Parts: sequence; structure tokens; C-alpha cells
Amino acid sequence: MDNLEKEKQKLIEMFGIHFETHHNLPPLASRIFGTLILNCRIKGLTFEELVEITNASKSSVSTNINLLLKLEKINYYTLPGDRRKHFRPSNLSDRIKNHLKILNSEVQICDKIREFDEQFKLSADYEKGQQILAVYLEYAKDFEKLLQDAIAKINEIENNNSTS
Amino acid sequence: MDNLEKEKQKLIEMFGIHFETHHNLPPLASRIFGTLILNCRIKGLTFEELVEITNASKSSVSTNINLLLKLEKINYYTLPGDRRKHFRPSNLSDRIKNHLKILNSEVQICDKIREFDEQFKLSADYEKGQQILAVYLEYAKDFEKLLQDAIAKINEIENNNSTS
DNA sequence: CGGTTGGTTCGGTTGAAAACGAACCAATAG
DNA sequence: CTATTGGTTCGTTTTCAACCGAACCAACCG
Repeated sequence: MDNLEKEKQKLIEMFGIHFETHHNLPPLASRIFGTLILNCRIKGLTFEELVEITNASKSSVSTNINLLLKLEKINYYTLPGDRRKHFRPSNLSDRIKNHLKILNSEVQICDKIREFDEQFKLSADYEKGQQILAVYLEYAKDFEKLLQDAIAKINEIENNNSTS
Repeated sequence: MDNLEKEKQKLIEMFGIHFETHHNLPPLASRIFGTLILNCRIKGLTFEELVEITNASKSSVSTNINLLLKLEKINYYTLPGDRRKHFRPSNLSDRIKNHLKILNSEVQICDKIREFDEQFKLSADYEKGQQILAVYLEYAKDFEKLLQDAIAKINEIENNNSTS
């Protein structure tokens, strides 16, 4: 199983970079998240196990777990007669919702630019600028629909034959 | 024109926050980018002017301009008999291409997970996991097409009645 | 050649983010 | 009640990104 471990390490590394750069997560949070996705998507891992695996301090792990919980990237469940929390990645659809947030922020920006241009009409390329913004906004609308479709489909799969 | 300046400042501020959080740009780079978009989308601004407007040091402006160039968020042109570079935001389609990069990174990750699952089949939820990944990959494919359409349309507008 | 302009490079400073250890709390077990 | 387990909080240290000034380079001008 040496091979498996190596493969896992490589992937977790990849995850780290991806989440740090594209989703703005702190390094340890990224590694925790990657670890959960690769190791135990259903069963989850306990706090203790995470401390062990990531080789970080309890306090750091605690802080970063709470961050991931707040961002809804992970969630946890407990078993009767066991105080430990079992952490696991939240479902994909929750995570895709993040794209929607970014998109909305982007649309807002475009609207603001449009208003600004409209109001002051000072750029030489006023007409063209408006056209391009219009295309972008249209694209954004399509994108939004696409995202919502994907979320719906995934929810269906995840809830239909629900585990947990 | 006091009103205009105020409006501009507010927008640049907004831009700053958006680009810092969603695109991982350093603060100064965000402000430079925002300034260029709002001030002079066609004419552009020179290095000197940017130093003046942003009120930052030459070195910082230099560093951040080069970052924006590397990320293809801006470009520059020169005029014969004038050594100065005129910086301006690159066209929207180039910037949208950035989304494609992120998307590709995400698809790669999914593929890796799928391979990993396939190879080791150790998670209890193997079947379901594969289904969800499939939906996600399908969604990614649709998204990609959408992006390329948008890019094509924008290119058409920008090149048809080409300025610069 | 020397001076000016346009811009880059390099070493140092600084403030915020990230990680840590130790003390602490709350729940349960014995 | 005491001991243990599971986890949080708090104050401190460490690390690193962002910015700066000063020196430097390269091109052109006279």
C-alpha cells in the first residue's frame, strides 16, 4: 500500500494548491479539506485523526475546522454514545453554490460600470463598451442557469439514495 | 466634477475588494486594475500617471504592473517616438479566459479523484461518488462551451469595429 | 560624452495571517 | 469526587506577502 499512500500525498498536495489559490483557503484548511475528500468522504474523520494526519497542533486544527464549517465546505455527524465529531466534506452542490456567489459579485460590478458609463459618458468607446458588457451579462445569466441545473441534479442523486 | 471623482473612488474601492477576494490579486494590483478600467479603457495610462494616481512607489507599481501583465489582465502599447508604455485593461475575452483556467484546474482534480477511486475502490460510497463526479464533469463541459461562446461573441464585437 | 527619462532590481521593513502551546472547559466514565 | 476524553480559547511566536527607497540600467537627446 506504499503506492496508495504516495498517490494520496500527491493528490492532497494538488488539492492544497488548488484550494489555496482558487478558493482562498489557508494552507492547513486546504490540506484538511483535501484529506477529507480523499480519505473518507462518507465515514469522515475525527478531530484526533485529523490532528494526527496533518501533523498540526490541536488549536490550529480546531481553528481551521471551524473555518471550513463556517464556509460550509465540510460538516459533521455524531454517533450515539460517542462524543467525537466525525467530519466530512459537505456535498458537492453546496460547494458549487460558491460559484454563484462569485458570479453575482461579478454581475454587480458590471452593472456599476454600466451605470457609471451611462452617467458620465466620457470614454471614447462608450458604445462598444456597452455592447460588450451586455454580452457579458447575458453570458452570466446563462451561467447562472447552468449552475442551478447542476445543483439540482446533484441534489437529486445525493438525496435519492441518501446515506449518512 | 466632484461628484464624478467621488463615484470613481467608490467604484475603485469596490473593484479592489472584488479582485482581492475573488481573483487573489494584491491590493495595489487591484487598485491599478480598477483605475485602468474606470479611467481610460482605450487610451490607457502611463507608468508615471499610475504612480501618481495610486500614490504608491515606483517599485511597487512596477511589480504589480508586471504581475497584471503576466496574468494577462492588462496589456500595453507604445507610440513611435515615445518610450513610455501605455497600459490598459486587456479585452474582456482575454479576462474571461481566466475562468476557463480555473475550470480546467477543477476538472483535472475531479479526474484525479475518479482515477484514484477507480484504482483503489476503498470508499464505501464508490458508486454514488462516481455518479456525482459524472454530473459535475458534464456540468463543467457545458460551462466550457458557454465560456467559449461568450469569448467568441465578444471577440466579434471587439474586432469588428476595431480601435487601438 | 554627460544628463534626462522610463522603468527594473534588490535589500530591508512592517503588519497581518497562520500556527503553536498551555491553560482551560464540558461531558462522561468509573 | 476524580480522571479521562474531546475540543476550544487565548496570548505568543513565526512566517510571509506587500510595500518601500535607493541604487541601478538602458535608451535616447544634445
